[in-house]
Amino acid sequence: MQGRTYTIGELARDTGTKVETVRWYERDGIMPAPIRTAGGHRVYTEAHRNRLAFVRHARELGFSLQDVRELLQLTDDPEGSCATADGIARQHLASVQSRISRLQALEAELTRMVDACSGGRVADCHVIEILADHSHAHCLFSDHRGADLR
Amino acid sequence: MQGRTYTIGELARDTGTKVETVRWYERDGIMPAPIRTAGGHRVYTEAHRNRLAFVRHARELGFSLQDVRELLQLTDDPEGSCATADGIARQHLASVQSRISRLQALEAELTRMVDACSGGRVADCHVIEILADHSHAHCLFSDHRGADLR
DNA sequence: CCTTGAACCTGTAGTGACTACAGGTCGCAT
DNA sequence: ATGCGACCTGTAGTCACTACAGGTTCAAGG
Repeated sequence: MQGRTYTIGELARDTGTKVETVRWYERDGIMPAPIRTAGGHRVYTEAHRNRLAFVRHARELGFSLQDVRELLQLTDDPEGSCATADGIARQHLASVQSRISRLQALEAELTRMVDACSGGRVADCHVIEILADHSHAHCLFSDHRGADLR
Repeated sequence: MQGRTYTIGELARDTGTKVETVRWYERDGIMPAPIRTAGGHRVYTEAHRNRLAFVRHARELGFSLQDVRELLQLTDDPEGSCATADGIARQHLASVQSRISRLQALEAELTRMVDACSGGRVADCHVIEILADHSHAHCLFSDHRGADLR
């Protein structure tokens, strides 16, 4: 007995992905090619749906497709040595933690902005001021320079 | 009296930008074209430096160039309403907050994985489940591990 | 069984925001 | 006057999609 199948449109709708993106993931190799109907339409399984959900969620959290490929490799070889896996996991943990702290700094900054700017004129608007203030930027992002934004 | 001037390299170094990016901003139109030396080298002023600092800071905070263009237009019209700037900032705040909380869930899970993983098998790791399940709460232990994907 | 139209197919080109050359020119210290 | 680093233009590449054009398939209604 096989579980339910999905058309590409159903898969896309189910995972909040665009149809084009699903096809792109296949061309990219991060999603395996599904079987086809006689007419050439893609037929997906639960396994595809889960893998795609994984990819999308990881992407939403700011992992690059390369990161995702690494994470997927872990799961594709579940009996494999833990040493590599542990290294990759540790690396991702570090990057997640750094991302969290940078986002928290940004959150504080944005909160300050929207608090300061409540319906006045632009002349009084602190959002603009804060963005123009270079020294402030320096203090916010002094560590881990050149890190990506997301 | 004119303030000091900058070469493109000085400007870039001063604002933490790459030289190519400065030129790209000019081609893009977000930075105005500076005057040139007889030999064609760009000569920037304080005004350029300030504008570039503004752009870079906004970009570091995750604003798109389109956002930046809007914000810059606001500064050119300082008696206008603050609502637009506030709206842009507020929208960003919401998305940043949601990203933080999802990353914190992932952090907990990665920590758990790193702890549990030392000596174990990858098969015991739950990160993948968490990532796959996030937006589809009832997806239990389904197989996304590539066994049956083709 | 036949039609219709939504959903699918392939392939290519465009997007945002850079980044990286290649191949040449300028400018300043020695 | 010469060396060489910083500059110039222009093009192509990157990442992760997104949008279209122009054609084909499938399922549901008649």
